This record gives sequence, structure tokens and C-alpha cells, in this order.
Amino acid sequence: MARGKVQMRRIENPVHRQVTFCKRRSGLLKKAKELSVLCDAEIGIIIFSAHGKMYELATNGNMQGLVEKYMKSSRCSAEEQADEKQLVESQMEVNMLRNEIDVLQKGLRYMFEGGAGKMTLDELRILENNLDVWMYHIRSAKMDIMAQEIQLLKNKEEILNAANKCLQEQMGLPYIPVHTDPTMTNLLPYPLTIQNDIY
Amino acid sequence: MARGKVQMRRIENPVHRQVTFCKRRSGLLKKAKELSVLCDAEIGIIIFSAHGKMYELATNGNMQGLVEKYMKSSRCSAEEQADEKQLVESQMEVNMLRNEIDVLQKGLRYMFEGGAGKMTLDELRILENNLDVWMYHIRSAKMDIMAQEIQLLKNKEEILNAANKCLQEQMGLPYIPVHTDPTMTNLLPYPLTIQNDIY
DNA sequence: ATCTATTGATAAGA
DNA sequence: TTCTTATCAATAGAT
Repeated sequence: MARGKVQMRRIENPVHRQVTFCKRRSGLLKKAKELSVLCDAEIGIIIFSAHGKMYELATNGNMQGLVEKYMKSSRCSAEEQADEKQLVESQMEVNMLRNEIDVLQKGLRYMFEGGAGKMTLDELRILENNLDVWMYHIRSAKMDIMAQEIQLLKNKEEILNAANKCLQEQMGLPYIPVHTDPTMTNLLPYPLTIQNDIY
Repeated sequence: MARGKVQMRRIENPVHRQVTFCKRRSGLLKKAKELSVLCDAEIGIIIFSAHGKMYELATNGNMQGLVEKYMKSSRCSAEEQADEKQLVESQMEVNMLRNEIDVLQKGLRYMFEGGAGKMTLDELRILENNLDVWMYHIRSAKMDIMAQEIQLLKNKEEILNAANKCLQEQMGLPYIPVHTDPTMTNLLPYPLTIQNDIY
């Protein structure tokens, strides 16, 4: 270059740097236009100054088109691929969820509406049978829970009785079981089983 | 340039043109790198030769990032905006559907699992009561449908009887009702109502 | 590719 | 930014 060779490193003087940026930028764009004309090439240039100001050149007048062409040439960007993938997955998910909702809604409607006017006699029969089965399961579960609670209480009672016996012996007294059963029988599982049959 | 000024127009000689393309292209990229280094600028260059071959330079090593930065600077392309919008809408839809499914699944679980181990005794009581109500509705619906079918059959019977009477009279015969009721009674709604009570 | 005469680009200064 | 001008860099054409 003129009047002194330039070192290939960042120009520290800000004014100097700005001037050089301006000159060389226009020179670069000029060269690009020349190359485009002389050799029938399509050229796009994007320049961001250090302060974020943007300059651009698209020899075909359409940077967007050029960028899209670039994307095709260099295998769509990772991000765009990711976006695309995400979009497709989202849509697939939406479809899957829609189907799932259809099924669930059908099931709920099946049970809540009681087929009022919309179900066939056969469907109602099936539903009726299902309700019987569900009723059975529900009542079984209820029994299970109650039985578990009873077992828990029986265990507690045993522990308390043992503790009681221990204390009484420590006090030098003979062990006398505490009377805790107003129904005169402690075999709770038995009456419960009977009740289970009643349901 | 050297040894003869060049006309600023497409070089017709293909060999010549290819050589010039090669030389000037490397010159352009060199100039871009220099500008980038000297002035702390970020530069991207995309070149398509006349035959579609692509050459690129991104001084920060990431053309993708540069293009995205460019998109932001020059208002995102309509297509990308549309994609973005579509993606956001899809995700919102997914969330809405997820919530809906949660609700529906809860309802179905409530009914199908019968709260096996997961529901409290109170919940089971509620469910049991609900099932009784649903059972009632289902059986009512069943009765409705059967009653409707019976009414339909009765109407058909009336029409057939009328047609029969008409035909017999046209043949000059006295009208004698056809015996069609093996149960000796045609008042179907009555026994049905009784059956309804039985359910 | 490499060479080199010549043109084009541009640093510094205004 | 733009102009000028002395210099340097790029490159057209030849090899």
C-alpha cells in the first residue's frame, strides 16, 4: 500500500482504524462487484463493524435468496435442522396427544354420559358389565385398606400389651392383661371377611 | 491491472474467465481477511461460481452465526418468522394438550384403577357412590333405548295392520286382524316399566 | 503454477 | 467523507 507497508494486525489508533475500515470496505465491495461481473459469479458479503453496524452486498440484489442457496449447499445449519426437527417432533407429538385425548375422551364419555342416546344397546351392556367389575375392584380395594388398618391396629395393640406387661413386671406386679375388647373378640379379620361377602 | 486494462464486463473466453475467477476470488478473500484483522470487523463472503460451485469465508469461523446475526439486523425473513411462530404455537398446543391429558387420565384412572392402593377410603366411597349413579344412568339409558325400539316396532305393526286391512278389503274380504301376539298382550311399555324397577 | 509489467488500491495528509 | 499522491499490492498475460 501507499506510503508505508501496513502490519497485518489490528490498527490501534481508532480514527486511523475507522478510516481504513471505510476505505478498505469500499475497496472490498468494489472488488466483489468486479469479480461478479467479470466471471459471472454470484457474491454476497456481510460485514459487521467492530461497533455492530452492518454493511452488505448481494450482487444479485437478494441476500435472502443467496443465504437460502448457501444453506442448501452447506447442508442446512445445525440450528435450522434442530428447529426443523423440533417442529416435526412437536407436530408428531401434537398428533399423538390428539389421538390419546380422543381415546381418553371416548372412555370418559363412555362412562360419564352413560351413553345417553349415543350408545348402542350392546355398548351399554358392555359398560354395565364393566361397571360391575369396577365396582367389585373398588370394593375389594376398600376391604384391603380396611384390613390393612386393622392389622396395623392389632400390631400396635400387641406392642402396647408387651410394653404393659414389661412395665407391670418391673413394678413387681403380676402381669394382668388390660381388657381392651368391648366386642369380646379380637379376631377382626373374621367379621371383615363376612362383611366383604355382603358387598 | 497488469499488461492491459480489463473491460468491466463478463470475460467471454472460458479459460480466461476461469483463471481470472480463481485469481480474483483468492484476492477478494485475502482482502476480506485483511480488513477483518486490521479493523476488527466480522466478515462473511459467499461466492457461487457460474457453474454453481460455492466458496465461502467467515472471518469468525462461523458463517451460520454471522447469517443469523444478519437476519436479526435485517428483520428475520418471513419464512423463518413463520417457522418460529409455528414452532411456538406447536409447543403451546403441546402444553395445553398435556394438561388436558393429565385431567382426562386422572379421571380415567379414578374410574378404572378403582384406586387400588392409591386412593383413600374416602375417595373410594366417593367413587363407589359415583359408580352407583353411573350404573343408574346406564340402566336408564338402556331402558330408554329398548322402549324406543318397542315403540318403533309398535308403529310398524300398526302400519302393517292398516295395510293388511286395506288389502283384505280390496280383495272383497271382511277384515280379520292377523294374530301376531304370542304373549297375548301388546302393551309392551307396561312390563318394561316393571323391568326398569327391577334394575 | 510462476513471473513481471502494469494497473489498481490505499495510507497518509489535507 | 472526499481528494491527492506516493507507494504498495493485485493481477493480466505470458511462460
